[in-house]
Amino acid sequence: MSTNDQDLMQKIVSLCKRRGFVFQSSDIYGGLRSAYDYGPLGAELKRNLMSLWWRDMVHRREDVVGLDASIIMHPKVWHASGHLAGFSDPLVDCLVCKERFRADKAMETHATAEGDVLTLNLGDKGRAKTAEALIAERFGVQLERRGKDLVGAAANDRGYACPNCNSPWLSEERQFNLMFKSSVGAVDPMGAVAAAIEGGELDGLTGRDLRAKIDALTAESAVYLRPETAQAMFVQFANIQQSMAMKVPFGIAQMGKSFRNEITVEHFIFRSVEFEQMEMEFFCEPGTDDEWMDFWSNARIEWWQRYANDPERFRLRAHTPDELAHYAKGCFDVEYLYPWGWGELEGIANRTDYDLQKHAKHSGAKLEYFDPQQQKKYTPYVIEPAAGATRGVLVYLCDAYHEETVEGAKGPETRVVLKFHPKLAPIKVAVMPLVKKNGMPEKARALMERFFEKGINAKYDEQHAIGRRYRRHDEIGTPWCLTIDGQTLEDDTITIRDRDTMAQRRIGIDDAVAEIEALLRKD
RNA sequence: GCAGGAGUAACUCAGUUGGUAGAGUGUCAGCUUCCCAAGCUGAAGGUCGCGGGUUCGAGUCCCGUCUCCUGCUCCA
Repeated sequence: MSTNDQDLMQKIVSLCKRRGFVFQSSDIYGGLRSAYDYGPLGAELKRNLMSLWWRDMVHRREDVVGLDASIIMHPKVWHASGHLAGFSDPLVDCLVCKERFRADKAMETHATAEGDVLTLNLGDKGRAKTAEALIAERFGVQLERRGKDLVGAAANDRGYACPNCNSPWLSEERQFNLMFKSSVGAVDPMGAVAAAIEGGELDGLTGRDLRAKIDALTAESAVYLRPETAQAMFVQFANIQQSMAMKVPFGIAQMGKSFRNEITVEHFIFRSVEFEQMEMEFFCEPGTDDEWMDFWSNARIEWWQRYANDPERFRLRAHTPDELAHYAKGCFDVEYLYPWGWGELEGIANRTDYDLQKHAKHSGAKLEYFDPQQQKKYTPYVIEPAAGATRGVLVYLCDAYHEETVEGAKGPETRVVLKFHPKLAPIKVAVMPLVKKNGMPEKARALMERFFEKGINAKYDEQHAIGRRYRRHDEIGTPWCLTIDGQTLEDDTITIRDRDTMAQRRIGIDDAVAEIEALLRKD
């Protein structure tokens, strides 16, 4: 990331806090890793974004219906979907270079047989020297140092060495379950574990056997927070198809929180353990899936671009075969050029009939569709556009942030403007008296009432000089400012100021609400 | 998880060899002000990330820890 881009990101983070968009979770307690709170303006922005998605994906389409499913689902759902297996790969730490890696992958790339003579490579001489001392002290083995290599280590019976430095000194394999595990019921399952320990049931058990025994003790109450919203749409496929008499092709859409214990988090709200998704599962006849994949890929990138200032910063990228998830036939990412580079915003995946088949098999339910016209029965294929709502917030913050040099009272100065699309803007219009006297505040408050009646998020503002108020609203992205001035008292006209051009024109005070409504209607 | 950097007021940052915690911006109140961060007066606001230690005395030195940033690694 260049210095400028790093600056940009810092400015956005700083503005988010200063103006009430995004705060660090539990800030006064020192913050909680990777958790963020959306402040008054951030909450509006996120809601606006998600409402737009719902309007365009559900309300404006005959063939898509909505769902709002429980975050906690039956554990069998996650066994069937493969998440419980896939989310818990055994990981190993190298005790020499501290690298953490997947045991099964190391088995493929750095397989060893017991007694093999290994050469460790630490990358540079200094590290080799440190490692030599560490190995001698901690493991009692003196290796021969040749430059950055250490020669003479013996492979153990583990079957693999560290993929980074080739060391055989490794931690035990540990499960890092990426699903958030919890338990239902008021009785803490740890009680059963404690009782088993006291009763000697765990005596003599180690490693995997011990884990399996503890899992069995807690299994009855174990539940998981969903790592994606998708599974509920598959599980409720038959209920929704029948209750709504949907004909394939059709889609089920859902927005909501998901949780993943990712190993690392990065880039502000870009990747966090708790995040919000906007997902749609589109069920279609096998054989038509490629067409629908094309359709949705294009529809989705166009949707993101429609509300952006700079459509050039969005692109569609096809996954290479080695990137594809095990269930997917194909996948396109809608990517955005974030300040740190291109990154994912939404993935459009062809999940085939993988999920419906899996759930049919595990549950015994029939998850098929009978096409009355063709008189044939089949398991639909699924095209899934899955977007990150919280990522969308970040994308539009980055897209909206502009700095301009304008002529101020004290010479050239920087104007910070968030150029949000009016539909996304947290506050739609500011209503302000030019000065706090001569009945102007009363006129302004009367106008505010009319916006309240229409449900348009308007804000009354009389603090400080008028120029400062305009700048403050520029900085939070308010598209229009309405100002009551001396002339208003004479002829009932007010000025409307445009955020982006700073241009003003006069309109009748009685036309103000209709004017703003008309401006907001535009896509 | 690894490596490096950082944490002092709401924000951006000063703070000397260890000796009473500072500025600018912002916020609030009042005055002034008829259009783009104007001016004047006054005020509030700080567990110096947190916890230990050394010291007569720690924002400053030492140890631990948390959080953020950057690069790797990871991301069924």
